[in-house]
Amino acid sequence: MRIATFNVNSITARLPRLLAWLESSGTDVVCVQETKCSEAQFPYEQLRELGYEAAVNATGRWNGVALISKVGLEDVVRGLPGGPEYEGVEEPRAISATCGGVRLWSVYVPNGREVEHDHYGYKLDWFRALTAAVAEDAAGPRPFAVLGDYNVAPTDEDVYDPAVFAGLTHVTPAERAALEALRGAGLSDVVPRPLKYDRPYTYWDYRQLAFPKNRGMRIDLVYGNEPFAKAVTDAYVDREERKGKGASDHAPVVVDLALDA
DNA sequence: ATGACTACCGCAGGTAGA
Repeated sequence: MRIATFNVNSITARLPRLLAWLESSGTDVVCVQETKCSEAQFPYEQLRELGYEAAVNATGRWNGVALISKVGLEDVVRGLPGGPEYEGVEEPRAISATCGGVRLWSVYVPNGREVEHDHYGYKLDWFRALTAAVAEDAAGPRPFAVLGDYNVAPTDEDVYDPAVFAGLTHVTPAERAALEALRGAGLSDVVPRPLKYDRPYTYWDYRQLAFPKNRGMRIDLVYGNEPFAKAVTDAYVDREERKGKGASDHAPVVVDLALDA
């Protein structure tokens, strides 16, 4: 089974490329972030024509997550149970379901904006709620993974130049400690292969030729429990999908699993 | 190369991304 996580930066803007990529890559399940649409605007029909069903948690122009699967989509849970609100709103940043026997979450962790900003505290609170919400499945016997845009680079190796990020969100000790807590719950970082260069970046800013210069970050992560990690046969960043006209600023992370019958 | 982002909402430019 081939699964993936992909921050599409608007599923409406990305739809032609997303549909072509689903077909060419043979992806069975993709965890999508930043749909940037309402549920009514979600392209269910175009996906259905390719054999995919979708579960969506989206409310409008910001955020939004989905699970798109052609191997089943059962026991859907929208949102992060016990998660914090931001400015009185429960934002659409999580959805989970069982696809082909694997329990999967698609998450879009809050950005944090600046270390002094309320959004940063919200981000850390969101991580705490996520860790609590996944603890039981993380420790369980069923293959389980949380995939998505974590908005944290796990180590200094995961940014093109640590000096550029000094004092900024995405690299602070508290954010990295939040990832460590998630690992403490029984999940491990499934690190993908880069298909070019030496580091598996997943995001490159649109500006200043960041992609051709490979000024990237690894912030789209796959955190799986032990049964999941044992089933992984390959993982890679599909950087081809970051190229050319109409690309997202993120590339998909693809994971191949060999599951028992 | 004296410049070098994209998307949303909505009709200008503010907000957001990381």
